[in-house]
Parts: sequence; C-alpha cells; structure tokens
Amino acid sequence: MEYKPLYMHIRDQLVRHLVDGSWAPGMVIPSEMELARQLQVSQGTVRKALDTMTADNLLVRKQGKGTFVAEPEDSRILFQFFRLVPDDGPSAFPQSSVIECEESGASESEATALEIEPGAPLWRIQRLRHLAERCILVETICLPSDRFPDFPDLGQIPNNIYQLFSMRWGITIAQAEERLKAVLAEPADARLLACEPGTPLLRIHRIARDLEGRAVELRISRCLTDDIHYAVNLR
Amino acid sequence: MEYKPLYMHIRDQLVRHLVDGSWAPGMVIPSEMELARQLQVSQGTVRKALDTMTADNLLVRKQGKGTFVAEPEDSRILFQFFRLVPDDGPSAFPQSSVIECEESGASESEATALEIEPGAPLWRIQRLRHLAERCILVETICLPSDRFPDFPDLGQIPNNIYQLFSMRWGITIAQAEERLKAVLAEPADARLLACEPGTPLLRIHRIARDLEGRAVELRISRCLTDDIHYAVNLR
DNA sequence: CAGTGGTCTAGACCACTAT
DNA sequence: TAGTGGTCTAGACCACTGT
Repeated sequence: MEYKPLYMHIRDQLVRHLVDGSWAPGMVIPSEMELARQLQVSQGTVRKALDTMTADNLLVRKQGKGTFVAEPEDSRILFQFFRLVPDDGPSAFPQSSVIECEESGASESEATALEIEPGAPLWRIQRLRHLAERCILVETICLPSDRFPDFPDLGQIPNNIYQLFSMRWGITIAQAEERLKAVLAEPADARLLACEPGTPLLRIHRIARDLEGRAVELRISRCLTDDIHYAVNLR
Repeated sequence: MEYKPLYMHIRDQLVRHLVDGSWAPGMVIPSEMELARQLQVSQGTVRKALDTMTADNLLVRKQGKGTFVAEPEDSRILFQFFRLVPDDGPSAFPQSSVIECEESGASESEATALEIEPGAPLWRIQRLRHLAERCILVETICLPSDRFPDFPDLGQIPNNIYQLFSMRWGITIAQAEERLKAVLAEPADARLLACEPGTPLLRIHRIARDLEGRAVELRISRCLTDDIHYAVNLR
C-alpha cells in the first residue's frame, strides 16, 4: 500500500519549484533532457510528470520552444475560473470596480470554508463586475489576512485578482470548487445591480485553493443571468 | 497541416467498435498485447489510444483484470451527468416519475439545439425527479424521433434514461454541454414542484451528444436549490 | 542548422488478479 | 503461476521554432 510511482515523486519535486517561487510564471523551465539528467531518471519519466502538470494547467508546453510556467493572465487560465459567457457572442473577461474593502473576523461559515479559526482576521472585498457596459454581478471576496500581509497598501485592486495573488504574494490558484444555487435578489444587491428586489440571481459559492490544496479564497457571487449563462462541459 | 498521430487513428478504429456495437457496455476488450498484434503497432501506441479513451470515460481499466467498456450504470458515469448534490450528506441518484410523453414538431430553438430541421418530429417527455422523498426538479426531455424508433412502446421509462439509450438503441452519451441560469418558477412548474410561483429556480439547459459528437438529447431542467446545489470543480 | 517538444518502438520489470 | 494493466528505460525519428 501507499505505492507511488516514480513520475509522481518527480512531479512533487517539480511542483516544489513552483511553490517556492524558483520557477516564476512565464519562465521557461529546463528541457526534458536536462531535467532527466539532473534528476537521474529517463526522459520518458520526466515527460509523464510534465504531462500531469500540463493537464492541471500548471505548465504550458510549446513544441519547438520549450515548457513554460502558466501565467494567470493567459486566456486559458483566465477562463478556467470564469465560466459566465454571453448567450450570444464570444466570451469576454469582465471589468471590476471595488465598492468596499475592510478587515474583520471570520464568521463560522467563512471559517469552515477557508479552514481557519472562527474570528480569525480576514479581508472582505465587495466589488461589481461589468461585461460590455452591462453590470452582471456583485461578489464578496474573503481572504485570510495572514496569507495576504499588507493587503490594502496597494492603491487599487486590479481586475484579475489571481494575477495579483501571484505577483504580490507568490500564490498560485490551482483549483477551485463552486456550488451554484438560484436565489432572489436582496434589496442591497438589487440596488448595486440596478435590478428589482426579487429578481432571480445565480449564486456562486467558490472556494479557491493553492498548489498545495489549501483554501486561499472564499468568493460568493450573485449574477444576473438575463443575457449571460454559466457554461459547463461534461465529458 | 492536418497531421494526426498514429495513436489517434488507432483510437478512431477502437471507437468504431463502440459505435457499431461490436464492443458492448460491460465487455472486456482484447488486451494491449493482442490489440498491438492485430493492429500492427507497438503496445505503447495502443496504450496511448486506450488512455485517451479512458480519460473520456469510454473505457474502464482494471489492473490485473483487463480493459472494460464503460457502462451507463457505473456510478462514475452516472454522476458524470448529474451534478446536483445535497448541501450536506453525500450525493445520490434521484428517482423519476414521468408526467407526460408526446410526439410533436420541433420548435425553432429545439431544432437549432438538436441540429435538426424545424418541425421535424421529436418526443417530448416531462418528468419529476425526487431525492430522498423530496421533489427537487422538473425536466423536459426532447428526443429526435428518427434516432429513437418505437420510443413509447416501452411500458415505462426507466430512471436512468441513458442506460435505456444504450440498451435499446445502442446510443452512448459521451459528452454534454450545460448552460445554467436563475429563473422564477412559472405557475405550471410551481404546481409540479409544490412551491410558490416566483420561487427562484436553477434552469439547466443541456445538449447531450453521442460518441460521434451528434446532438442526441435536449433537456431543460428547473431545479429547487433550497437544500441542494449544482457542484462544479475547476481544475 | 541545432534545439525543443511529440511520437513511436521494443523490451524489462512491477503490481494486481485469478486459477 | 500465468495473464493483465502500470511503470520505467533507452533510443530513433518526426514536427515545430529560432538562428
């Protein structure tokens, strides 16, 4: 029992380079041959490790050029975590505007979701997002303060917050779980979304995790789905 | 251009066995060595073809036993196409009861979704689904009549309709696209779901495709999400 | 042209299952 | 013990990119 093939050990070693930041987003990593030499295994075993990492969107391989560390601003990665697309037309990445940003203690449910102690300090950011001039959603983002020191020091929170996580704190969002429900717009959200209270909204509850599987972000979005939908491919 | 590696040609040949029914669900297929001999390629190339098919849930490989054709009643396959899970507790497969079953012409939108001519005959089945004694959704299933001859001859439509597709017409559902929106319960649905009109519902628009990528089923579900949610893993 | 990733081969050995 | 899928190796060649 507990048998783990060699290529998974190799993978673990390579992931460690991503975790400790020695391989930064956008960088070329050594070639298969070079890694095989360094790690004293065959090229085929290195390849298998690289293949699993590519499948998990951690690396991007380009024939003839090399293997690169995935960047949060790659459109592939972008839409990996953004599944709302217009009913017609192609998908696009929404603009954001921050409404509120404050620090306070985690509630019971927030603490459970983020796997931290209730009352532990966290940043709570509320922002609106727009797609082609149209306001489509309001979301509340919760971030444990200890993982994000000096959070509010930055004058502005950029549009792609996962890119910020990566550049400022070296945190890579590798995976997320979403839970979807239909709810009615509460007065506060209705005001922000410029719709009637009681409008049906798609509520998305997301827990985002880093390379090591630790919960990093809790995000609850409420979306107007008149002209857009949440797309899922089942294969 | 148009280059296609050998293992993809091998894959195409193997998928043909599934399409024409010579490899039926549950069957053991020949071993890697045997296939390599028959197809005059190396075992490694057969393996790569089999790996892609396993990743697509078409095959199930069991070390020491052999490679099997996936069955629609396998729990893995079952939950591949059923993403609604209770907020607490483990996921379960819902019971169904048919409310209505009639044949008529496809509307414009139905025809577009199913890639058939408007007005082409299709079966329209409406049914309720229950999870642990609780009615959770009402759904309308549209099936092109020409793909499902003698559809209503069967006394009853079973719970797992994809298993029926497989057993009765040899149709394997290999893939589906879902579009989710939040809507308000219309009076007719509210009556069926025993809720108030205006209750928020999760509306799931599904197009299911066979092994060859042809649209086979259009299904529109309206779900109560008080105690359940739609689960998505983003990796 | 050299260097990269991608494919294909042939063979050895490991882990699991059944007999 | 024999047969299966799973891992690992070593080497050849193909396709793509840059110089």
